[in-house]
Amino acid sequence: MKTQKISEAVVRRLPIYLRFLNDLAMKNIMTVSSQDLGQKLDLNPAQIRKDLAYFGEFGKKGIGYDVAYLIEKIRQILKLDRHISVALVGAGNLGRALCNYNTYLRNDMKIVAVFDAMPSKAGETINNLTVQPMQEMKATLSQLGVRIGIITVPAMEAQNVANQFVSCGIEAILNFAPVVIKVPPEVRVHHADFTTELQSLAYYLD
Amino acid sequence: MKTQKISEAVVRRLPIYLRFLNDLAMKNIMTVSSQDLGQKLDLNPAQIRKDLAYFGEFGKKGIGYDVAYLIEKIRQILKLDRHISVALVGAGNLGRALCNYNTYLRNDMKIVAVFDAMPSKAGETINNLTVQPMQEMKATLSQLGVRIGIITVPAMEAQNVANQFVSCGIEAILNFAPVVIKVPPEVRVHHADFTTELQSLAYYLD
DNA sequence: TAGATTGTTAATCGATTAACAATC
DNA sequence: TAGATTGTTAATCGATTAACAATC
Repeated sequence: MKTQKISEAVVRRLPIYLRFLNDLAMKNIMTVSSQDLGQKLDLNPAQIRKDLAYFGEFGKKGIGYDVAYLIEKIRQILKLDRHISVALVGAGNLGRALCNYNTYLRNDMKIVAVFDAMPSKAGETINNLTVQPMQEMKATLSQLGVRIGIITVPAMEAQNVANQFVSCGIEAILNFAPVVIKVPPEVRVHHADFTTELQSLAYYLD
Repeated sequence: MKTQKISEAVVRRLPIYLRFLNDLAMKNIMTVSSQDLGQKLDLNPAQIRKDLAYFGEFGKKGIGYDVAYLIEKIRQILKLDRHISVALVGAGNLGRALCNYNTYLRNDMKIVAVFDAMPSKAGETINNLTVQPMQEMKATLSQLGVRIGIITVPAMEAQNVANQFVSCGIEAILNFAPVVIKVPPEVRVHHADFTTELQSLAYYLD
């Protein structure tokens, strides 16, 4: 693995490759070409080859990529070869919905703790997880070794939750609240906001 | 408004500008500079000016942008100055959660119909909406003038739902299912997938 | 007038695509 | 060997940023 700066666009495509490769593996398909991948994922084959080549030579000329081997490699690249613990703050509808993806995330990632600022929510159960009050966050996160945080609270509270995550040593945040949150540069934030997504779609209506 | 092809990146930022401008308006702030906006939204001021300049001259040199006027203009650009009806298929946890954003979307967009393939779900109520069986989709969508569709079904059913949306004349789709769906070129698809989002975050852990 | 800030051009930077030698 | 497909370089395309004249 070279020490070159990999663009965000590349990193965002890797999980998409991985997901499709897993599908192929389930169908007992052993080998796949960049051509196949590109067609199924609506991407340029050259782009797929280039993306993968940033990290090593995973294919065989004239043959394509070995599905199982490529899965293994992408999981390594994305650090999904170890278990990663995730915490979620905001036990509302969206938070509950996301907790149900735990099964989908297989072994690699799992939401292992849920918090909510409303004392009345504490003690509720979501998918085998007990909602905890915010005061317990620091202790719980360090005990469980949580590295990624998810924010599903209302916009007004999001920055505050982000600050708490940061002070607990969280390394990356996925923010669903409809507001831009600020964190120190060493913490990675992705915004996943349903409302802006929907509004940008409207632009493309005739 | 010029007839130039506007990049996707620009269109995705417009709703973020709009959201922040609405915040300013609520605080009775009348004017804002690209400098201010850039600082609050973590964007380069030159980029913000350029984004807006694609659509017209909305600012005043030496002064900045009039908040109310800019809101009006961006709403026009995004076609949010008229009402847009949205339908959702998949009345699971995530679908239910998204329906609760209706209040957040103000007047401009609204989820007006919910469908589910499981007959047992039909008749359930979510946020004043009654879940309908798939057979009623065509009639309901044309009756309500629905133009955008949201998919919150399991991956396996997503393509099938997309096909039905397309045959009902839907113009844009927001897909939450963890699979790449294919549609004719005149239909716009955005993918909003929680699992790939989370997996790409893992890459940035040390 | 002096200071501030836009709109826009030019410069830079980065990402995608095409092309092809290498090779299975 | 002939056909297929990679890895990689070069060409293209596009997006971001800097700089500054225009002007409020």
